[in-house]
Amino acid sequence: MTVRRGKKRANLRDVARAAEVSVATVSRVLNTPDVVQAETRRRVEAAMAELHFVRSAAARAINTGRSKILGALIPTLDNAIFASTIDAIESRLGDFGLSLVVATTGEDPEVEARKAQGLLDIGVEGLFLSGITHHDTLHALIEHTAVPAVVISYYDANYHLPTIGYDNREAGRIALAHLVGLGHRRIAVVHNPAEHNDRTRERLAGFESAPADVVLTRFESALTVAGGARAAAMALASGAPFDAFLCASDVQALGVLFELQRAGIAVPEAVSVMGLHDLPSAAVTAPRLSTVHLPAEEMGRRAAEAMADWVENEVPARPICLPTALKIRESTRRRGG
Amino acid sequence: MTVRRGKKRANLRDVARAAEVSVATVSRVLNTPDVVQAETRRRVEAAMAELHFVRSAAARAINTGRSKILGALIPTLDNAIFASTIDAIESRLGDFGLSLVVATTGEDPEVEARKAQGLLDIGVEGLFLSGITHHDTLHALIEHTAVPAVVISYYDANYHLPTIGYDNREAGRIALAHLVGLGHRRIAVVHNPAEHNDRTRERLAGFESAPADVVLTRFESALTVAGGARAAAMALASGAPFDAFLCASDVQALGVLFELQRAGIAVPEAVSVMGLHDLPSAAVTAPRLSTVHLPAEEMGRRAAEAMADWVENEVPARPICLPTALKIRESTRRRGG
DNA sequence: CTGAAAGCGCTAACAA
DNA sequence: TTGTTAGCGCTTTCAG
Repeated sequence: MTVRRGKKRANLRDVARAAEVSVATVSRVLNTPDVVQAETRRRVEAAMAELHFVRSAAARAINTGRSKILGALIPTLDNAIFASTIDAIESRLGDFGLSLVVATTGEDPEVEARKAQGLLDIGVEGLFLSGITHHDTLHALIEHTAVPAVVISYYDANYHLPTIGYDNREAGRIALAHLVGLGHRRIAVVHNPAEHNDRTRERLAGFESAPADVVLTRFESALTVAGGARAAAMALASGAPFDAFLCASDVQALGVLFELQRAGIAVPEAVSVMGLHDLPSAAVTAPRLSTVHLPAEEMGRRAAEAMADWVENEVPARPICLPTALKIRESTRRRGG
Repeated sequence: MTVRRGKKRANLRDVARAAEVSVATVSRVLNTPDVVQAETRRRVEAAMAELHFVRSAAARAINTGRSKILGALIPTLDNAIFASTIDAIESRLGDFGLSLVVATTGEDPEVEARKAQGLLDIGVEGLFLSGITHHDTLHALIEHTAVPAVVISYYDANYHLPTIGYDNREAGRIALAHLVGLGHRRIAVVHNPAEHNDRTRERLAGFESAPADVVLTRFESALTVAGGARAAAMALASGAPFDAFLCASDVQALGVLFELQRAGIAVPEAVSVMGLHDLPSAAVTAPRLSTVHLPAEEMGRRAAEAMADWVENEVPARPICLPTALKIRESTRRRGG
């Protein structure tokens, strides 16, 4: 028995009856209005309005095979890092009449696989994934269902799924090079756990491009402002003298900035701090944060466009590598300068 | 003609054929497994696995009248304020087998109404709204479709929709009282545009509870860290001497903190800074931010539970007022103390 | 415990 | 331009 709450909804047949036309005609004014005579259409529209007709998405989906819903699997929403990308995806998708349901994975591949199944269960037509590290089950699922899937926040033209993102390793290299170019040799690297996070892994790999006389010391902690602060505290407590802090993400860099200020260490006079991402707030910290810009918004937009083209016109997405850019602001300075 | 990409998906009938049972039996192992004989069930499950069967959400929805999808309309995702609430909603909803699609409105009632229509079009069973200020069209839509809707981030037991949130005015009062209790009399109020934002309006109303000898000067700017910084710069540029900055939101308070540091004004020695929200990062700023805690996560959880109960058991949500709490940290201090 | 069959609301041939 | 009708994939009586 169909569950009904309140006054039952009007359906196509009800509208057809009220407008004294066939259901096909009603369907037409819904889908191809221009093919219906103006007067007829007017009557139908009046009937729809009066009955507060809302077409059943399910019924349409079952006929067209299209749900018009896409799914995104992201580590977390509770963090500025993905927010703007998701925001951009959602908003661009809207231009194509597509909706987005987002599922958070907490960076756990198993949870991710489970949530992916859940998304497919509710009928999403395509999936946005973060990075290229996934559970086998997810890969199998994508293969079997042949569901369009695009990877964001990462670029690897050879990956078996199209990646639309940026070169994290290169971004890491740029950040490191900036610091090295400034004469810094003893660098504290602040990063989040890389175990299930290939973006972080790549950035760290980029950091490793350092010349032999540069010594990098890693401090790992959570991908939060508090995590960054904790890592900085650890670095300070280690007693080792550092010229600079190189952060794998702006979020952590904010924490580093706060902790250094708390410790009375002047940035950039005593130590430089380098971020990576260029969050909106990076431009207004004190001092303003030098960082590497990651085109999060454009990435979201491009990913949405590619996905729309895929589900609407069956043209599979192709890899896109977006450029990153060094943003030199105030938190970095020549050593001893 | 049904659109099919790649190898066509197996359906119930295919599974039934493979397992040599009827479609009804397959449907049963899907929905009421315990009513099917163990051996039969095993055969069916094997067939489903082999065919990589994924049931059609649309077909189920059309029969049960349930899409298992809910919609959330929020101003923006690109801001820590809503992220943790949405995160909590999504995660709690998951426990009930419900999904969430989020739509951002940019704080524009018209956009909100349009997106609400879009959500209904894709078949959401319920709506989460932010605050009580909405376009008439939206109100009408909710009334006509009788779709379950709950308001979050706001509390008003008399509103025509159930509100699950906190008392913004009271939170504002608490923040103001803290500052006044510390002896501050010349207070710069930093806030975002309140035109379409009733939460902000209420908080400002709470600020107005100040005694007669307290003078409040308002500085309005965007609800971002940069906006907060800009507001602080304006306050400083005004030349007026302030004892304290009272911010309608932590996000802006962060900007204020940065701007004051940039201006070389010591917090809390020279001026106190008070936030409102208690974002995770508020506890690690330098100095740590005094603020009023808003139970964003619990609110999300409770709203999700209420909504689940509504759509699953038809019990309408009831208003819930969650307590706020003063968090005294380091950014506020007795005047001249 | 299992099967047959009638829909759910809509789309899309095909006819008229 | 409009109507008739056969499904889409699944759930759910109702029989057996």
